[in-house]
Amino acid sequence: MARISDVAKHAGVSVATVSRVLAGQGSVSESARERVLASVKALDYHPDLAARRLRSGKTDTLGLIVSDIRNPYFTDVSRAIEDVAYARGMRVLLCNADEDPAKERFYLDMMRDENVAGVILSPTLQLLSRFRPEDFSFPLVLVDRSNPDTHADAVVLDNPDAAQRLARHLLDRGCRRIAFFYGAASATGSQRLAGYRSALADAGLEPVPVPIRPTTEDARQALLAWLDTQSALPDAIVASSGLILLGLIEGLRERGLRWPDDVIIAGFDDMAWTRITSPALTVIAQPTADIGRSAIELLLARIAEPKQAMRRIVMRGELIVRGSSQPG
Amino acid sequence: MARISDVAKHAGVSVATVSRVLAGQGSVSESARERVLASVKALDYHPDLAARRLRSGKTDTLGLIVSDIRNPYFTDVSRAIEDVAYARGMRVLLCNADEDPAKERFYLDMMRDENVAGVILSPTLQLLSRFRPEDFSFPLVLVDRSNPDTHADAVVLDNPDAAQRLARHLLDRGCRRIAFFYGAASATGSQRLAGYRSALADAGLEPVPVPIRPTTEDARQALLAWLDTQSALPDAIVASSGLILLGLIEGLRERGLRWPDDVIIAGFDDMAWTRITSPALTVIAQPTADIGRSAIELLLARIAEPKQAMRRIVMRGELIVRGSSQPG
DNA sequence: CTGTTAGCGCGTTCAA
DNA sequence: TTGAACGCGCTAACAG
Repeated sequence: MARISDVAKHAGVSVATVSRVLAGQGSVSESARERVLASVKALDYHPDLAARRLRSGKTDTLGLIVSDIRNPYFTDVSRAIEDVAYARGMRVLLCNADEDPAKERFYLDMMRDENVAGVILSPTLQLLSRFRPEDFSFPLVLVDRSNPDTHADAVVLDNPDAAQRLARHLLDRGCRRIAFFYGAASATGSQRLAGYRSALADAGLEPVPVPIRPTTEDARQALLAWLDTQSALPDAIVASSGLILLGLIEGLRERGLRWPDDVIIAGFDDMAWTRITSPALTVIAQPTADIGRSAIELLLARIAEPKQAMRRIVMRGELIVRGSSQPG
Repeated sequence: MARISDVAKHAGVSVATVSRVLAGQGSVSESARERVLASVKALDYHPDLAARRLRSGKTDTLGLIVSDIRNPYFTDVSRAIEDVAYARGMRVLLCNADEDPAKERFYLDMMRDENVAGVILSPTLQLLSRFRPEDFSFPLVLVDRSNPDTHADAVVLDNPDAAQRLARHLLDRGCRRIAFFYGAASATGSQRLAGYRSALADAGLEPVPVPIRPTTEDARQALLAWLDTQSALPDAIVASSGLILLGLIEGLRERGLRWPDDVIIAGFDDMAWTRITSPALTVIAQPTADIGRSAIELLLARIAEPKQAMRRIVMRGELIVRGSSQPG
C-alpha cells in the first residue's frame, strides 16, 4: 500500500502539498496539483482511513440500529437510508438490536466507540421510556418509535391518526365489534391502540383490545387462543403491524375462516404479500422510503448544525382499501 | 473522553501496563491489574478504535455486501451473520449493491479503504464471471452465487440438484409442459435452469424456459405477456426465486387463474407468505440461517488461516410440498 | 513484572 | 505557494 509520503516523493512535493490537494483546500499551484493527482493515480494511493480519523477526530460513518432486520418495514427504511448515504459516499454501520435492550445497549456503546458521526435508531420501549438526550455522545435520530414528549429528533408515522382512520373505515362498513391485536410492549402498538380506542369511543362502542407479543408466530397463536374464548366471531379484526397481520391471516386460514365474509380483516403495513391474498388486504401503508430519507436528512442536518431545535417529523399513513374490508 | 494516559496516571502505572491489562496479554501483577480495571471504570475509559487500528493495522469489522437488502433471503442470511458477529463483538458493515456492478465496485473499494478484516459478498454476475482472487486485498467469502470453478471460498445452495428435484416432483405429479421463469442475468438462475432442464431431458420433455429480470414486478409483467403468447396454459409454472414467485402469483391472480386446478405453481424460497396463499405453495426452502452462519465461519477461518485451501460449502435445498402442486 | 519510547499515516500549524 | 515538524491515541519492542 502506498503512503502519502510515497505520493509526495513520486510527485516531487511534500506530504503537506499532497494533503492539501486531496482535501481540496489551501492554495496549491496548478502544476503541483496535476503532478500530485497523477502520482495518486500512478501509485493507486488510497488514504488510510484509520489515520485520517485519528488525526481529524471525525468519521463519515453513520450508525443504524433497527429492531428487526427481517421486518420489511425496517429493510425498506434501511434501503432508503443506505441510498442517501451511498450518494454522499458515507458508510452505514447497520445493526440489529432484535428488540433486545441488552443488544441495543451493546450497539449504542459500539457506536460511541466507533465515533460515528451520528446514529439512527428505532428504540426499544425500555430505552424510549427512559430516554435522555444527554445519555448520547453523538447526534441521534429516532425512527418509527418516539413519543410526542421525547426530546429527540424523530421521524414517525402519525399512529393515532392512522389507526383511527382505519377503525373509522371499518365502522363505516358497518362493523361494530372490532378486535385489535397489538404489540403491548411497543410504542407504536400503544399509539395505534389509542387511535383505535378513540374511533370506537366516538361511535359509542366498546373496544376489544388484545395485547400480544408483536411477532407473526405469537399473533397466530394468540388469535387461535383468543377465538377459543369467544362465543361468536367479531365483525372485524385489526392488526397493529404487518408481522401481526400475517400471523392473523395464518390463524384464520388454519380455522378455515374467510374474509371478508366470516370476518373482516385489516391492518398496518402495505407488505408485498397483502396483495395476493383472496381477497387482498385493506391496510395502512407507511411511506417507508420517505421515512428513511427524512431520517438521514434530519441526522445530517443535526450533524451540520448541532444546536438547532429538535425536530419531529410526523408522516401520514395512507389507507388502502382492498377486498378484505368490503363485505358483500 | 479519557485517554489511556489518564487511566495510567489514575492507576499509578504506565500506559504500557494499561495496554497490557486491556489486551489481556503480557504479564501484569494482580494488584496492578486491579488498579487499572478500577481506573478504567472510574474514568469510564473507552479505547479509541481509530488509534488502535492505525497502530495495529487490524480491524474487527467485517463487510457484508448483499445484492438486495429487501430480499428476505438476504435479510435472513444477514441476520445469521450478524448474530455470529455480535457474539464475537465484531462489527458488520452492511451494504446494498442493488445488483449494480458500479455500486458493488464502490462498496468493494470502501471495504479496502476501511481495511476490514474480511468481506462476505453475493456478487453480481459481471463480477463473478471475471472473478480473480488476486483482485481482492482482503479475505473474501462468496455467498449465494458462485460457480464450481470460481476460485473462492463460497457458501451456496446446490441449485441444479434443488431445481431438478422440484421439477421431478412436478413430473411425478403428471405435469408435462412445465414453464420455468428465471433470472437470466444471475448465476443462481442459470444453475437452477440447468437442473430443471436436466430433469425434463431425463423425462424426454421439452423445456419451456422464460428468462426475465428477477424482480417481482418484472415477473408479474412477464407472466402476463407470456400468457398472451400461449394458446393453452402449461401444466405447471416454476419460479427460480421467491421474488419471482410472488410476481407470478400476482399475475395469476390478475388473470383470475387458480392453482393447482388451472395451473400448478411452485418455486424457490420458503418465504413467510407462501403459507397463506390458497392453497399454500410448494417450494424449495433454503437453509438461510445455516448459509449465513457457514459464511461467516468460513470467513473467520480464512482470516485466522489465510493459506488454507479454498472451501466451497454446498447446501441442500429442502423440497416442501404443499397444496399448489397437489392437483385434484 | 514494569516503564520508556518509537512509530502507525495523516492533517495542520508555523515559517519561509 | 510550499515544506518541516508535531501530535492524534495507541501498541509493541526493548530495556530495566
